[in-house]
Amino acid sequence: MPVNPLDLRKVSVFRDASDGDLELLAGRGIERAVEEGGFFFFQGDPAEYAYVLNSGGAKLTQSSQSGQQVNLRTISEWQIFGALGAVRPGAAYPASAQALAPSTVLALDSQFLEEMMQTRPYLSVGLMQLMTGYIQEMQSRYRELATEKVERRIANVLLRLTAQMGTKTPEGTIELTFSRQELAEMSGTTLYTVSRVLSEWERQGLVETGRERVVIRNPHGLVELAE
Amino acid sequence: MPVNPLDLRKVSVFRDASDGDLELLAGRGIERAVEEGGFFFFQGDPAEYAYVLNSGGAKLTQSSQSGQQVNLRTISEWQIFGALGAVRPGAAYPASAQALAPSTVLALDSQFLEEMMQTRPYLSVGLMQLMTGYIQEMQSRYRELATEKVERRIANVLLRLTAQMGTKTPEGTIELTFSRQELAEMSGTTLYTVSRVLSEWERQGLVETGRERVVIRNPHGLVELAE
DNA sequence: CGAACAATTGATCCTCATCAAACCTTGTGG
DNA sequence: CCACAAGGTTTGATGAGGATCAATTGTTCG
Repeated sequence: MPVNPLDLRKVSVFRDASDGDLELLAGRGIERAVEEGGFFFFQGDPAEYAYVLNSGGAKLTQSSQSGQQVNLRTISEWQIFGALGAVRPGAAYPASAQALAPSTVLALDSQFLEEMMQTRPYLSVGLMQLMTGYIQEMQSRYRELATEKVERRIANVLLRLTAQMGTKTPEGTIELTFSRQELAEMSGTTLYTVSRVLSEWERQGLVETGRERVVIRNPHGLVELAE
Repeated sequence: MPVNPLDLRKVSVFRDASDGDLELLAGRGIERAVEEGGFFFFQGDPAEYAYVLNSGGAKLTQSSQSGQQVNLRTISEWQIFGALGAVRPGAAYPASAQALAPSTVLALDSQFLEEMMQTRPYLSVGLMQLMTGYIQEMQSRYRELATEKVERRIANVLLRLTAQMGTKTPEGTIELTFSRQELAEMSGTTLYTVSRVLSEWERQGLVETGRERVVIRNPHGLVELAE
């Protein structure tokens, strides 16, 4: 099923676009479906497309030669990713993008986006706002990693995820579906440590855990831990 | 002594500016001198100005409530910093900027810059290229911090500094002037560990150390350590 | 020369990574 | 519908890598 052009306005970068521009984008874009665990692109590939996540979920990861990987960002619906190529023509993706669930995306040609930016200030301004947000988030996470202990970092990760994509359950609690391994990659630690910390928190009634699942019972308690 | 407008073209963001634009910027800019150790701005201040470093050196640091601080970026001449405010009006600086040496800067009004961007695509494109660079660097450093051991991180810090600002000595070696404390803040460790590692490297003939000074004797050896 | 500050080095301790084994949960095929 | 396989999770035991603390030494500059 084709993307409704007007839905593209949900993408922050396209908020101020005209209807015509949205149709142009949707028309030039290529729709792609990726199964859970599949990759949109790999670290090092030439950055020929930027992607808009239409449905599903994804994560951006960077890995070292030794194969250790960290999670740089989690992408939810109507977020754009892989857009660096539109700014630096000929560049390579600095990270890999992997589907966390069956997903569909709209792939936008980087070169086309770049051309559009020349004549549409709203586009470059929007992209820049997005980028400053990422810079600030990365700077904070960097400081956090350098100065905070594991427990705090995990608390912060859960809070960030909650803010970004937490789905409220009927009882008003918040449910996240991530494995211990994924949480570890987001906090810069190991799955073992995440497991221990979550178990301890469960004992204290802060969270409720399950297989690939964490329910935040007491968000305020986590906030206190985080600071 | 006033800044020569044409010198502003050394700033990557202004590379494609017209002579007129440069004069406009230089005219609207406010010159400021800051002594060594002084601050251009503090984390949390409203981001009313972007700065161009005219002479001297500076560093951007972020600190946690507990007062621990990390070095986010080292700024050398003709680099721009504190420019986030031009993109997010009304925002606060996410980091503090401190002079590493007696410095002079040109302070550019954020609002004025923002207005210029509306009509000058070269400006937003240039800023975006700068930002993608920062994003990528922060992402790499983040991964490094999460996955690599201290020794490697210190090696990488020295190599980055070398690339950015190493001044070649007559004998072809490269000299950096940073205290152990500063190197620690750049590598996410403590001054004690930096001291130990440098001592060991000195024993191996890789570097030569002194008070607030590191001379790279064997850059290639460091590259090997770093990977 | 002395004060202030930077660096070194040793001793100790603590956090967390690592390894191993057992335990759950979920989905599948007989 | 049960049994089993596969993959996620828990928990314990162990150890390494650095942080921290303390004391000393070196360097710079007024």
